[in-house]
Amino acid sequence: MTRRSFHHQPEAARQRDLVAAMLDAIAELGLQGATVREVALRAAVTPGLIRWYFDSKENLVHIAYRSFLADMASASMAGIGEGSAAIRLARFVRASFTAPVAEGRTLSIWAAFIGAVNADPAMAAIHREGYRSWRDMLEALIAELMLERGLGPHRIAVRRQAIAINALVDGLWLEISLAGDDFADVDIVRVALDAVAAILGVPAESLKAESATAESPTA
Amino acid sequence: MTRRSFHHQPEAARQRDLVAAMLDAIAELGLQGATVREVALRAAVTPGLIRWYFDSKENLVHIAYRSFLADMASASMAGIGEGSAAIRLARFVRASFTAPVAEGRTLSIWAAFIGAVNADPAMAAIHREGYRSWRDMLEALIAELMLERGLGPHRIAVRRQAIAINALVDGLWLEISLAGDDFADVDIVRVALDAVAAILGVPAESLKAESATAESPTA
DNA sequence: GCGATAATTATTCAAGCGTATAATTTGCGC
DNA sequence: GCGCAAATTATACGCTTGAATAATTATCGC
Repeated sequence: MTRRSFHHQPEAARQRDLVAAMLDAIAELGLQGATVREVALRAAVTPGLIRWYFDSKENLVHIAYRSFLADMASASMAGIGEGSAAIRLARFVRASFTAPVAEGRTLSIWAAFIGAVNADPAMAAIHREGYRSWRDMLEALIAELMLERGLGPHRIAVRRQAIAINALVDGLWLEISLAGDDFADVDIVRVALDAVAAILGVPAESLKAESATAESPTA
Repeated sequence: MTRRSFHHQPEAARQRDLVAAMLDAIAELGLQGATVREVALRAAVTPGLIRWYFDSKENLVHIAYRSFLADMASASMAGIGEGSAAIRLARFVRASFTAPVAEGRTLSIWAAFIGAVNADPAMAAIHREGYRSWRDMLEALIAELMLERGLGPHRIAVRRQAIAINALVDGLWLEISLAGDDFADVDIVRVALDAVAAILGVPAESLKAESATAESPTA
């Protein structure tokens, strides 16, 4: 009856590990399969420790969702760099449909959480909070783009366009994530860029030219 | 110890009732809350009966999802009626964002299922099957619209446009369903119609004019 | 109306879940 | 090095779940 040997970890690192293990479990097994025991197994830790750091499983799920949305947002905005609003918008759209954002694991987690938001008010609050930063940035970018092109940015119109583009991105994520190989032969980045340009009423070329990811200044 | 009284039901009716009870439970409690006992309670029936009609809970969930997607598709297409492709497309979009499609209950169920598709291959198959009819109809409508306007319909372009519009609709459903009252002051039908027109490269007016729901020929 | 069969209820089971708590080990201050 | 607090493991509990089975009732052909 010898116990498992272990070593202490700084609080921040352990919490990070447990959140990561939870997200891994969700990616592979869905929310239903992400049990306390499964997460503990993946973190090479005993179930009890999860309740030492997080008071309940529910709490861990909430923290994991907040962390996930923040990571996703920063990944989308990381490579935007400098340049005209058109160029930055194009880079943003492109980043939204290439790794690490638009890859299997990420979208699986995203879709799994989506299904739980409606039934849990706390999740709904986290969701709204996480999406606000996203949409705010989109609105700012659109307004700037309108100014660049000499079109006075009508506030309400900008809001509508941001909503449509936001929806387009979410919907494409859904389709990529759920539709299997149905889109194997489709250039999703192009579909997205064309649709965004159309929604904004600017020529498609203005988003296509030089939309490659900028040198990221962060490590 | 007197037993509950009961009376026999034709197989089809009972199955319909149980599926409806399952969908109700999912709408209010999410997939996690839709237990066999909860569904039985809502159908005013004992849990055992669920396994008499459906071999397992999983099976009932699958059948409920298939039924739900079919209902949603037919509700979207019900009021399309006759007329030019532009008018029918406009009616279709409008129907997608008014009751019974775009109401709380429907979208809650839709979102709950979305979260379960990734973790269950059988659900994924049902999902793809259900979405195919949807996208096929959209592609046909777009192709017809292009002919109407004298633009030779490029097959690949039509496919891309259908994907984008499909994504837009899904994404708007998501936002309506999850974003609470953030869109209370936004005319979603207009956002959708404008974006669809833009994606197709047709004037917004061509979809706006006379897009009211046609007299539905069905009961 | 009677008997057979299908439909329904009642009861039970084993497994897995989140949680609680007690025992033990680690690491740090001194 | 030593003692004490913090971190971690081990064990157990109560509850809920989906499922299985046995008991009972309704219905329909005759």
